Amino acid sequence: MTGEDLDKRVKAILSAVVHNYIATAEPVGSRTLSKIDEIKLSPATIRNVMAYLSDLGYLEQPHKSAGRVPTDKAYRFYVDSLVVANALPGDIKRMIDNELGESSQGLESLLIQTTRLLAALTQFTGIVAAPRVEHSQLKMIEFIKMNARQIFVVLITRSNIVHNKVIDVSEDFSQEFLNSVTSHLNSQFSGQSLLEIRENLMENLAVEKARYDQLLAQVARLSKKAFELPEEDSLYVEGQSNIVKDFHDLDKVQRLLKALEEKIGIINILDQTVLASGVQIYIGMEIESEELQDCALITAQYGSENNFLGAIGVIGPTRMNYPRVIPIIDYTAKILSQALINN
Amino acid sequence: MTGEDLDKRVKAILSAVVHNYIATAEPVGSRTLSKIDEIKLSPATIRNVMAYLSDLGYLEQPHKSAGRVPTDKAYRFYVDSLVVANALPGDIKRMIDNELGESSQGLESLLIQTTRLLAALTQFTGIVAAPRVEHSQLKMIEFIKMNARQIFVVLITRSNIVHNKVIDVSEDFSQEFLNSVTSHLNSQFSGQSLLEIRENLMENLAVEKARYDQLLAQVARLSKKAFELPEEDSLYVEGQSNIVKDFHDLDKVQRLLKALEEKIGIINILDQTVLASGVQIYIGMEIESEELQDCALITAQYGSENNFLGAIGVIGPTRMNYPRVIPIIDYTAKILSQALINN
DNA sequence: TATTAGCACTCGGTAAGAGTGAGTGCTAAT
DNA sequence: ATTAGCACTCACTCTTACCGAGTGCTAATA
Repeated sequence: MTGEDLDKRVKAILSAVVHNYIATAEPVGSRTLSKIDEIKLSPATIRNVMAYLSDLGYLEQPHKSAGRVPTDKAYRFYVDSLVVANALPGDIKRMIDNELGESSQGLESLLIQTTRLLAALTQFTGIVAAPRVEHSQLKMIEFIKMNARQIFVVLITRSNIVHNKVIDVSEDFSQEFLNSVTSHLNSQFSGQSLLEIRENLMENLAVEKARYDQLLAQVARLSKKAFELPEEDSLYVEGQSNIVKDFHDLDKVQRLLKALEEKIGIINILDQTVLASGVQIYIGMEIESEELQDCALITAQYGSENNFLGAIGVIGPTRMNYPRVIPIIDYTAKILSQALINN
Repeated sequence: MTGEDLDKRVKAILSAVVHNYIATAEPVGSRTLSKIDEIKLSPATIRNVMAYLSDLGYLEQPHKSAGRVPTDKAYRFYVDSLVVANALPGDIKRMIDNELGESSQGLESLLIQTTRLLAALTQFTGIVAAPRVEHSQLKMIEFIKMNARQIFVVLITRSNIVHNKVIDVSEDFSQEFLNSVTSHLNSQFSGQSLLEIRENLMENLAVEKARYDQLLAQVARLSKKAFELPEEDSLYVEGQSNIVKDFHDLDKVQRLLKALEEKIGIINILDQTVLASGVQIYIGMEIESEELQDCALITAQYGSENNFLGAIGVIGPTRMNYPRVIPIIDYTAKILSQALINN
C-alpha cells in the first residue's frame, strides 16, 4: 500500500511506540522508549528516528512539547506486521465454547448471545450482522392461515435458518388450498436462491396475467408476496456502554452511539466482510464513515466454507489491543459457524 | 402521599421553580422568579417561601450560594398538579398515525418502529416491552418438521400475535404425525392461556408416564417442549444516544447505558405498568433501580381493554418536559393498540 | 560516520490568588 | 405581611507563575 520499506531499527521503534501507546494511552516520548526497550539507544537517537517517522506520517504530536502518538498508518503497519496472532487463552476458548456450543436455541437468540459474548470478552462494542436472506437457498416454504386476511409464512433455508413473516391477502384462501400452493412452490423452487425465485415468480406473474386466469393470477401474487425480501438486514449491537470508557469526549460518544443506532452504515461495511475470508481489520480512515474516525473495526464472516451467511465483529478505538482481540473474533466466528451447521 | 397541603401561593412558586428548571436546567433564584412571573412578589418574600419549601424537602441547593433545584418530591407534586395534559399537536399526531397506521408489518418490526418513533418524538430513550407470552391465549399451534431432529413451532394467540421457535426432538416424527398432534392440541387447548396449558400438560405427562405408553409419553414431552416459555421477555430500546445530551457526567452516562443493556431491571418495572391503566409516571427514587436515579420513566400499556399485552415508554432525566412527553406516550400507546387489533 | 551528551526552547497542566456576581439568610423598616 | 438593605457565601473565571516532560539542534565522541 505505502511503498516505504523501513529499516529494521525504525520498524522496531515504530512498533514500540504503538505498543506503548496501546498500553498506556499516553503520548510516547523518546526517554520512555530508551528505558523500557531492548532497543539500546539513547533518547537523542530515538528522537531522530521519531522525527523521521513523523515526516513519513506514522507518528503525530498532539502539541510541540509532547510525545508521539501513532497515526492510522502506524496502526496499519503494526497490524500488518503481527505475523502471528496471539494464541487464544484456554479459558476464553472455553467460555466461547460454552456460550455458543449448547444448541437448541433459535437463530436470533444465538446471534444476540454471540453479540453479547463479543462485547463481554473484548470490552468493546460487539456487532453481528444476521444472515442475508436474498442469497440463501430455499429448502421449504409453508403457509399457515391466521385469518381471512392474513397468512403466516415460514421459510426455511438450506442452512436450516428460519425466516417468517405475516402477509396480508385480499382473498380468503383455505388452508387446504394454501397447502397445495406450498407443495407446488416447494417442488418447483427448492434449492434455488430467494433472488432467483423472485425473478422466476415475476415472469410467472406476467404470464398468468396474460392468461386472464383469476385464480392463477392470485396464486402468483400470493407467492410473490411470500418471497418479498425484508427491507433491511438486521444488525445486532451490544456493549455500547463500553464506548464511554474509550472516548472521554461526550460529543464523540454521542456521535458514535448515533452511528450505531443508525446501523445501516455499519451493515454496509460488514457486507464487504462477508465476501472476504478470515479476519478483516479496518482502521480509522479506512472506514469510510465520518463518525467512526478514531475507531477500528475487526470483523470475520461466519457460515460454511462455500456459503457465507453473515459477519461478526467489534468496534473499538484505534488504540485497541489488536493481538488480544483478533483471535477472539476469529475463534468466535468459527464456533458460531459450527453451531449453525450443527443446527 | 405526603400529607402536606400547601398554600396556593406556595404552590405557585413551587410550580414556577420546576417549570423554570425544566426549561433552563439552571438552579432557579428568587430574583428570576420575581421578574418572570405573574407572582408579583419581591425576591425577599420569594426567598422566604423557598426556604420553607427547602425545609419540606421540595427544593435543594447545589451549594449555599446557588439557586434552588427541584427534588423528586417537587417533580411528583408538579406532575400530580398537571390536571390537564397538553393537547397533542396535530402534526405529531399525524406522524404517529402515519408511522404506526400502515399495517402489514410483523409484530417485531412494528414494535421496533414504535420504539424508534418514541425516541425521535421525545428526544429521549424509547422503550417497548414485547407482549408477555405466558398470559396470552392460544388460538392455534402448528408444527413444521425441519429435519429428523428439529421441529419449527408456530404459535398464534387470540390477539393474532405470532410466536415461534425451534425445538429439538430425539424421535423422528413424520409431518403427518405432527399434524395429528397439533390438531389434537388445537382442539383441546384453544382459548386457554399458555400458562394453563402448561399446567395441564404437566398433569398429562405424569399420567402418560404412569401408563408406560411409549408413543403417548413422547407426544406429551413434545407438547410440553412446544409450550415452554421463553426465558426472558424481550425489550426494545432505541435512542440511547439521547442520554448523552441530558447527562453531562461520563460516569452517569455509562451506568445508564449499562442499565439499558441489562434490560431485566427495566422489564420488571414495565411489568407493573401492564397491570395499571393509563399513563404511569415514575420519578427518580420511585424507580427502585440504583442506576436510574435522576431519571424519570413515563409509560403506558398497550393492547385491548380487557387484554393488555405490554408497555411502552421513555426514559429521560427527571427534569424532562412532562407536559410535552405525556401525551405522546398516551397517544402512541393508543395507536399501537389499534394497529395490533386491526392486525 | 553514526551515536550521544548537552542545551535552549516549547507548551500543556497544575496551583495559588484575586476579583466577580448570582444568590442567600437575617434584620429592620414600611 | 411584605420588602428593602446588607453582610456573607461560594462557584467560576482570569491571571500569573512554575514545573516538567519532551523536543530539535549542535557539537563532542567513539
